[in-house]
Amino acid sequence: MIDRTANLLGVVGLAVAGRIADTARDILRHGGETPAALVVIGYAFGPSNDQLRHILGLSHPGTVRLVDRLVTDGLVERRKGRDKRAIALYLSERGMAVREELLKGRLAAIRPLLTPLTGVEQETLAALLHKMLSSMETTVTERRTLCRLCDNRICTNCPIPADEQADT
Amino acid sequence: MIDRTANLLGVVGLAVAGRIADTARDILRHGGETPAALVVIGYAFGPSNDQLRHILGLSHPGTVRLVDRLVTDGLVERRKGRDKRAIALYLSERGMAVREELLKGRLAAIRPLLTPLTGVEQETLAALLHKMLSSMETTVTERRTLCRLCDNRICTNCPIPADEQADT
DNA sequence: CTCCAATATGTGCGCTGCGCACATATTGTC
DNA sequence: GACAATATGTGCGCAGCGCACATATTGGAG
Repeated sequence: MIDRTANLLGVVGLAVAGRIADTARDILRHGGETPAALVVIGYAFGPSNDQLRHILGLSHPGTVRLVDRLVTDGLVERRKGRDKRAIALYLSERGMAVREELLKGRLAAIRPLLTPLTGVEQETLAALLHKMLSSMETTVTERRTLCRLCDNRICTNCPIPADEQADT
Repeated sequence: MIDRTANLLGVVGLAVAGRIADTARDILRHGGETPAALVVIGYAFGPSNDQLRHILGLSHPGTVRLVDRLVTDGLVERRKGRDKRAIALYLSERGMAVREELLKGRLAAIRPLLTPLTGVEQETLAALLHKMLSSMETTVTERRTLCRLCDNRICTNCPIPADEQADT
């Protein structure tokens, strides 16, 4: 019966990801990994282009162009990194505001799916999802990838904490 | 606490959709809604271009080009529809074989996420997902959209049956 | 200290998937 | 029998992304 569950999870997963992507596109006017980039940069550890690239799972040039878009939109700034070659990415004021919208919009997009469940059922679901995520064997970067759209103020008791400063 | 659950669901949804998309791309060498199109056409009700377009949520020209790709690859045939203007889409032999791979690959991509759960937990999760889906108010077309990648042989007791012949 | 591989970013170019505006063919309807 | 509605196909361009290449900085081997 695992496959019946898998099929249902596939449907819900598709629905969730679709809703998130649609909402993000409405807010940001960009799709693909661009919304995720804004959230990741907003964690305020001043990631380099290369760190961002690994988290988003993009090619290096793709990441450069993605950052170009965000800079053009006035949401992100390229500052000096620890090297003269590296850069450090930070959000502008507007970038932070838009990031907030993205995080709020994401939760708002998912919430309607949960409202049919009772409080207890929601807790049960959370526990199951938590177990699934905590059982995944992941590197620090993979965890950041999974959490690339998360609101870490909401995610108490994160099952896959990527908070530790990455081993780069 | 609904938002904590929503956040976890967002992570799992993103992971599930990503794994499905990656697997489908490996098999089909096409991304976007192209894999879904192959599955939908394979339900063998001979959909028209226009029916397909609504299920996939694409523009009309986008759907034409999508079908072009599948025809070029020898996976889909354009046959005569009920009108002289309409066409009816059917899978070729190879198309059916590739569709099988897509369905199998999708389940294989999701399954690892569920293996950490016990049998009982999987049942519980299935019940919760089932309730979430069956509580969504949807039209027939929206249901087909949600199920556009489903393996309907696996999905016994489908929470959002779209089996009834659509009201077009 | 000099040379060179490794690191890190940026560019030229093209591809895929898609939408808009438009063209064309068939159908039903007044 | 003319005309709106239906259904498909085309020209064109855009967004997001990857490959190959160019450039700048750094660390290390000799």
